[in-house]
Amino acid sequence: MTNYAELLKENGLKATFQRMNILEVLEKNGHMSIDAIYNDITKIHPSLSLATIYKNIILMVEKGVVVEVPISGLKSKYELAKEDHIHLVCTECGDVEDKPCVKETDIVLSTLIKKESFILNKRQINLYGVCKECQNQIAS
Amino acid sequence: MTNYAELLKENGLKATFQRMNILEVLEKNGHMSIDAIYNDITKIHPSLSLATIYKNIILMVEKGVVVEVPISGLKSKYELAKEDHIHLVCTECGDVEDKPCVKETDIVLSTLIKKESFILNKRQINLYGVCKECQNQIAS
DNA sequence: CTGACTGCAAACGTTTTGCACGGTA
DNA sequence: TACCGTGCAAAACGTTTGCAGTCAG
Repeated sequence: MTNYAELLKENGLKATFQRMNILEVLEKNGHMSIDAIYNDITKIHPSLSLATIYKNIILMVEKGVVVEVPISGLKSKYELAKEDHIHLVCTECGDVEDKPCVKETDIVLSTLIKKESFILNKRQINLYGVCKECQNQIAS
Repeated sequence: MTNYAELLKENGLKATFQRMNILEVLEKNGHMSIDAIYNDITKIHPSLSLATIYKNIILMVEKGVVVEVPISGLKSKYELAKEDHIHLVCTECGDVEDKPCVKETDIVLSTLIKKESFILNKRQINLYGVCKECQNQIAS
């Protein structure tokens, strides 16, 4: 998916330059905090305002184009909406890596919930630890 | 566990009145945001300051006595540290309910990670949906 | 052309800090 | 008693808002 204009229009949003920029850096970098998005975009387009990023992130989360990833001890990050997956969060560098969701886990969670009177809409699995790069850094 | 004084001392923290109050309301209510804790405690002890709650929550999270529960679209909540479990988050009322962790899920996640060079320290599973009470409210 | 979107700057709420005082061990 | 912890008020920070001008459709 690189057609951000269409993605936006499908969701009832005008395809502005600013929005496409946000989607672009999110796709490039995976998971970003608000100010990481801001810093990245303003390198190239210094006139973009932080307020615009806030307004659009809120809007695109509402429309389901973008998803919030809340993380213990850090500010929330945001990513493009895609199939369910697991987040590996490095507590050293703060980076987040995606892992495809495991089918067994999915099934177990769904059946667990079926016993409850709980309408399940969204899963969110975060695993916290130390990534390979940080392990090497620490070792050396 | 109702011996908060001992719990605090075991973790190198003085057993002050304020800290024991925080632990008490957390045990009573399960999951609370900072200002919910504040509102609850000041009903009975109006002199307790918000700054003290912030300072102590940060401290007790560092010491592992309390755990942060970050939630999409809401401020983080905090709970007493206990065995791993799953959070059912109601997107209508914001309430969080605990479910015991499922052994199969645990195993699947652990083996998934073993393939990676990732040192796993903490799991966090949030399931978002609508709780029974809110379903009834909506139906009526 | 029109309504939606942007940028700016001000307002707001939340979290953090510094310091003098008070309480735990 | 010594030191850590508290409360207060101010400061810092992140986020939201209002408005006048601009742009996508």
